[in-house]
Amino acid sequence: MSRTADRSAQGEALSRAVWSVLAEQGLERLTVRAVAAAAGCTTGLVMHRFPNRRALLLHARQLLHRVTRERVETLEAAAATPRAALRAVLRQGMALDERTRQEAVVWIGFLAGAVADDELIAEHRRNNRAWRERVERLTAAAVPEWSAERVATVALALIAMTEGMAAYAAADPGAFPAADQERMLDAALTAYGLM
Amino acid sequence: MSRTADRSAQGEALSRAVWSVLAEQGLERLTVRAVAAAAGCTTGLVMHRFPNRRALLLHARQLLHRVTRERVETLEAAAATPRAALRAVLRQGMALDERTRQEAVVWIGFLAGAVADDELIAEHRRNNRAWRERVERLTAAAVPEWSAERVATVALALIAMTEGMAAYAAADPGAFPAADQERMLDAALTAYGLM
DNA sequence: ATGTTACCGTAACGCCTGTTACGAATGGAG
DNA sequence: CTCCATTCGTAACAGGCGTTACGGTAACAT
Repeated sequence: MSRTADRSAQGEALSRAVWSVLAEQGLERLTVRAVAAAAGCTTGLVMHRFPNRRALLLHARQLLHRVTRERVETLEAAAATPRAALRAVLRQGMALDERTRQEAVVWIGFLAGAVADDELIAEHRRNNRAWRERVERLTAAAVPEWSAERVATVALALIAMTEGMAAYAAADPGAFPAADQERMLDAALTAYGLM
Repeated sequence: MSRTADRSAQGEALSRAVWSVLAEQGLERLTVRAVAAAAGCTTGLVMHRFPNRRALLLHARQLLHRVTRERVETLEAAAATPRAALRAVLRQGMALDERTRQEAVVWIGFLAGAVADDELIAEHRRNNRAWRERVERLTAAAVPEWSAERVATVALALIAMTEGMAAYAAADPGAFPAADQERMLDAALTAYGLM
């Protein structure tokens, strides 16, 4: 038992290490040795958990997908109305605090690393399409009278806006405070008749 | 004269090489040797033009800034109304064709490379702030009756949306055809009362 | 024509990278 | 207690990287 507990604990420590290196030092310094140093272990352990370096990136992206999925599902369940759910889900996609800012950096880092890598870009597309469908579903629930095309167009505008906002704020948090981001989101939802 | 002509021609060839390597092969493969190979020269020439590798990234970003600035200034000058100018300028910020798609990839690549690099991130912020101010100015011209705060909020929503759209489309052009991007932009402009 | 200067290709250096192979240690099974 | 399997650290490898130094060459000035 202590064996498997240690193993899963090591797994989490390693995940955090991959995450933090990618978020704090960037894609180019995401090396096996840097991850090992951040996790407080050696390269041997890292290479035992991951077949190669690309798997580090892939793991970071899958972790991002899992974390955001769990968070938005919680937010969805706790929301009083479909419109509140939509707003809460979109809100967490921006870079409002250090945690979400790091998530945005990881998103960008993976995207940059996935250029010219079919397998990684496929993962990216899969996750983005799932995200898009989720927001379309929430939008449709918020305004059932809208046509499918209207839903798709507005949902696209919303995910593009929040993702772009996350990218901007990730690189320049001082210029894009959380209050401004929220004001922008509310202005958009109001303009589309979603508030 | 032939000397300086050759020199500037070499400069352009080198710029194109940096650009294409970053856009097609990604940040991690943006090496001095790859750029030299793409430019059809040797590493010696590259290192004579650029002090170090970071300068390659910086050059790509500055080139992106210059290209987009010239393009939007042309569009602005040719636009019949302030609203048309705003739309045209925002439109070119998305990834509508192969050219703009590559620009989006370069934008992402530089951003990912600028993490943990103060000098590069400073350049990124400078350019982004100039872009933001331009769109704010165009927005204010389109609706003079708006307050400065309203202008800032809507302009932020617009640049975030187009930048996010560019990032999405850069990674998955098939899922985000140009027509969908334009429809999204028009829907947003309509919703904000800008069309 | 000759000296000078700027330009750029060649080749090498040291470093860091991903990856592999092997040995030590650890924990469970008989 | 012994054996075995698994886990992980150590150390090394080959290769690619950024960067530097040097030599040759081509253009300009005198």
